[in-house]
Amino acid sequence: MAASTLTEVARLAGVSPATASRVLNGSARKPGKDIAERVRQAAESLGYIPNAQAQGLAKSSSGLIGLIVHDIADPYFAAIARGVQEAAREQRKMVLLATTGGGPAEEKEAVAAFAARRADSIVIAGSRSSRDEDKDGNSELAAELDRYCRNGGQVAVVGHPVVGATAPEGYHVVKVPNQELAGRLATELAGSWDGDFVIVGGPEGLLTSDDRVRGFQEGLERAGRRPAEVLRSAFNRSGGYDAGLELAARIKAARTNAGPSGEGGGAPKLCIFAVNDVMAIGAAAALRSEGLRIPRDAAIAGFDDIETLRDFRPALSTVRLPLEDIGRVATRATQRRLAGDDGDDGDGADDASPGDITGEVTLRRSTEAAA
Amino acid sequence: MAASTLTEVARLAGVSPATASRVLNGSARKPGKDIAERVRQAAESLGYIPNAQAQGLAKSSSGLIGLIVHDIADPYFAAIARGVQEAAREQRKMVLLATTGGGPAEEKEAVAAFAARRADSIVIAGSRSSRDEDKDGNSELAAELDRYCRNGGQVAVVGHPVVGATAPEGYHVVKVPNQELAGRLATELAGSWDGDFVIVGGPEGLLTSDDRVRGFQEGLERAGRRPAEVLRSAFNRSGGYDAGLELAARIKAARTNAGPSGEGGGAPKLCIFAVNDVMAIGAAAALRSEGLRIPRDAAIAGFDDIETLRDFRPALSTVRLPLEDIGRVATRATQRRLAGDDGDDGDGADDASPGDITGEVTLRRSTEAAA
DNA sequence: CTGTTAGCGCCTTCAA
DNA sequence: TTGAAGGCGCTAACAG
Repeated sequence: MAASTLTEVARLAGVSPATASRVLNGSARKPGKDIAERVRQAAESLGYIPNAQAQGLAKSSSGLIGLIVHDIADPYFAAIARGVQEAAREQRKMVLLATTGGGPAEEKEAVAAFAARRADSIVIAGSRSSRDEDKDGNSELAAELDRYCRNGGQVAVVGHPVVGATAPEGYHVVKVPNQELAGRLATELAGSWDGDFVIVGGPEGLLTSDDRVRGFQEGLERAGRRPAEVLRSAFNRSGGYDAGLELAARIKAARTNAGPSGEGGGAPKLCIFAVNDVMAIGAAAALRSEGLRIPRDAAIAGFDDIETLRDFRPALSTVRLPLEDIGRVATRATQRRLAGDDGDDGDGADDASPGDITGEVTLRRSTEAAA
Repeated sequence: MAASTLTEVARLAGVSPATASRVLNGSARKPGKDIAERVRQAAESLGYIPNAQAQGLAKSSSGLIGLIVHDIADPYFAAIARGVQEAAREQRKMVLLATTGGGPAEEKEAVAAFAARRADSIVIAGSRSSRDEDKDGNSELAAELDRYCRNGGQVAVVGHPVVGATAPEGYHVVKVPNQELAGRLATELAGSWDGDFVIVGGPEGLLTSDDRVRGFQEGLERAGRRPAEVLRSAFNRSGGYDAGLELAARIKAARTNAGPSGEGGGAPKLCIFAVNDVMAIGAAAALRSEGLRIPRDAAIAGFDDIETLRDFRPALSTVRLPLEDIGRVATRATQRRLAGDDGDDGDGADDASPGDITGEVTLRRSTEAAA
């Protein structure tokens, strides 16, 4: 027993399907009051639910927004997803979720699947990669996106444009000032921290990570500090943990060496900048497991200001990113511009309200200099 | 310029649409090798992507799984969502996401929206409520689910059945042994903790919270302890924080009172059981803000074992729930049973592999008795 | 094995 | 304002 159809409703109400359609779904034209009521009653009594697939087929638009993330359980993506979800609700659309683990190949699959479902727009979150091994994946993804846009789809990418994508229209990039913010973080830290800096970064080629590393180095330079050494590991907690172990070993070694010859009580203390909060937490856990304390033995800072991590002690210095807003802005960017918009700079790929996204350096206990 | 259609592909390949369909999409019947290749080439060169809406219309099944959560940014739901996502991928389906904030009215909306999209199945996560104010909402939700199931839909609810739902078929409940596990937690804690217990619960009527409260009390009773007082507040971090402030005040008051008359060094220490991890973290933050330390001044335990919170210090005693599995199991339960299944106990609403979901009491530092 | 013929449920011209 | 007719893109019965 399948769901009842518009035709059945119409028949029960004694009108034509066309009329029933007009009253039940928003049409420009308004049927007579009396007839409208009859139709509504019929629909109600049959428990009629319009078939969105059929509607979509007829109108060739689905009311769907596709969201692509690496991993929905990652709080970073979960926060963005919340923003997307909210914006979707404003637009009275539903969100289709795809998680890809970060590979361009899977992202391409997801885009194709969304295209198949005729999603009105697609939001891609998660760092782009410029690594060699992803080169082919990237260009396939770019091609898929191009096609999708050419067919009228709207795309918003968070962070960086997909490498190689050149869609003429409907392709938006929500820029996140990772580099600038990391720079600010560095200069602020440099103001209160005398020791050396070390950066715990993700794999080289992960654009978000690279931006933050670069920005941090620039900030150090502006502050007249020497560049930080960069340790590379996985872009997640366990990567941070690994790097933390390595650093703990160094710190302990330096301490015992400096003990005898030390000038004033020990080696200069290290300030660790992990390119995201989750890595920072991992690094902190590693230090702790090695008997080191923060900020007594080393300072540590992260990036993102993940909400769930705010109760972590010592409170983590970080850069607050308005993750939810980012999701919202990206989603809104894909809403087709209405007439009268001051446009397009002509060259295609337009930025979504540039300048909208901004962050805030947030210094907390984990980087306090006090011995 | 819309996407190209199967008809166009067929024409380019010089075959009928039916044939093209057979080669491009899995059909039982296999076209000739040569013709198949031609079709594939045509499809490739046109960048053909099948229109899932049209396919769905024709086959009356959409390849969609609807997921309903309170809030996708809540790590509890995010973890479940990951499991759902994985199971969906196994079934080669996509997941449609709806977040409702927990109200039955919005959940009903979501179910209707999923029904409109002809989702093959729906997974509902998030605690059910039996509060009076939700009574109407619950019965409307139940009616909507009933209808959805009668039309052939599959539903899985995590935790408790929707109050009042009586769908004869396709309605599954993934039971989570909250009560039993809370009981085990209580008895284990009672073994190492001499002081009194207090429960920080969610609003009365939230079934998950109620189960955990009840189970914990039973566990205490089994251990020969007197029942714990129950504080009610919001089922989230801020609720935990509020309760924590209240408790901190009491603890401090008791301490100053007991000081003079104390037998052995102070009032008996309190062990706080918050019905979920996020509340526990909130409560811990409140205690800390009042200058109290854990577990020195009070012990605290949570429930869920949220991954992101595992690095919290002192490490939180809790009950590990296999959230991801729960999502997976729920999703799989909605997969229509194939012939030859040992069935149905006849009365309809069947449980999804009962006994599959189990948890594990995990005692950590936050409840260590050592002064 | 292939092509033809009907729909799936709805929306949207067009006439009435 | 209302109804009739055609089509959205695809699949599932048939026929050849």
